[in-house]
Amino acid sequence: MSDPAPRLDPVQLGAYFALIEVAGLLRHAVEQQLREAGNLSYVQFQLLARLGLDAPDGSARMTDLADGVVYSRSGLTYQAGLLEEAGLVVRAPAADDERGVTVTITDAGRALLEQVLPGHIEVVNSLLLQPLSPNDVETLARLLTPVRDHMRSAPPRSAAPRRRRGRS
Amino acid sequence: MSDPAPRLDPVQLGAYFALIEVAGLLRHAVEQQLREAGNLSYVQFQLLARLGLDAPDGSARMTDLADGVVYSRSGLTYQAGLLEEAGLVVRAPAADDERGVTVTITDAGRALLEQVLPGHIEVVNSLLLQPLSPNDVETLARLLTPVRDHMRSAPPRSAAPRRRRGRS
DNA sequence: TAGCAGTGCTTCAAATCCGAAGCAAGTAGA
DNA sequence: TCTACTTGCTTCGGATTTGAAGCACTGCTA
Repeated sequence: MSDPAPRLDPVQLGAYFALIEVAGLLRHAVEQQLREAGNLSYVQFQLLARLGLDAPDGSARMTDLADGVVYSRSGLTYQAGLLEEAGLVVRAPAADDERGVTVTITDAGRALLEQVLPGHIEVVNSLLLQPLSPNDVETLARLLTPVRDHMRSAPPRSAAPRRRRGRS
Repeated sequence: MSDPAPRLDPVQLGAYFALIEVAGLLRHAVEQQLREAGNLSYVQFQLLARLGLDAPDGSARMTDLADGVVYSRSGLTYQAGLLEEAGLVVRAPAADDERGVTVTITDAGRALLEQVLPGHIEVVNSLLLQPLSPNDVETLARLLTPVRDHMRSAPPRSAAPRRRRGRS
């Protein structure tokens, strides 16, 4: 009974809702562009981008990929399967750990990534960046980066070992 | 076109990726809380919130809801069906337009919304707002709001209204 | 070495999601 | 009024997503 008034300022609410909606709309638009340009889903693009742009040798373990992209393990397996079927990546058992799987981008994967990237960037530019000044963009990055780090470190699951719910 | 090499600054990329990841993680966390607190999906919660908090008389047309929430029409039909089945909303033909459908939140829906809201706000607070100063939050809202408006007004996805019959 | 818990990924069944097609009601132009 | 087009929503089929359960390999401990 002593719950402090769980309220949010209009400003806080505005930031929260705007964030969710902007991300949703942006993701939607990008997803459509990717579908048309290279028949890729957003997740597939993220995986290719992570392998082709971030990873130095073009490969990474499944778990690292799943952590980078906000995604379930089983979903990652599914998408990696699709990508492999399309010849864009290759899966092989990890060298040092036999139960791990290393995903590696192929030349075809890199080619598709290059093919899709310009349109992708254009969408991001025209939708997200255009109404912002360069200074605004920098501010946005400076504000969101610590939030991301905070979220990454926050335990999403075992955060509430407080009450028990009898329903399942 | 005249875009030579559409590249993005590291800063721009950082803002873009941080935005997507923050929204994804936040949505994930919120979704989990809502599922536990009231067995609601995020979309269902958004619909209830829009009806119970924003709408003056607790009702809205399907299309307005779909526009507010970033969602497909058919998905909205599905979710509205689930909500109606659970007794949280009621659907009825619109008064002025016979083909429209008006969705109205029920008392049970309002009750569930109240029940779920505190935890929801707590999650948003602890994940999104905590690492930001009040001033930061205000800045964030000020930056994102025009972006949202810009995206709403220029969606290329609905640029092609509907295909003619017999043409392909 | 055996036993056992932990980790990494996949499989499985079920839920959810979307686009296209379809249906019904409104609207404009003859 | 009639006809064609538009709009609002639902239905349908198929693709995607998820948590739980399962399988295989590691690492720890005795």
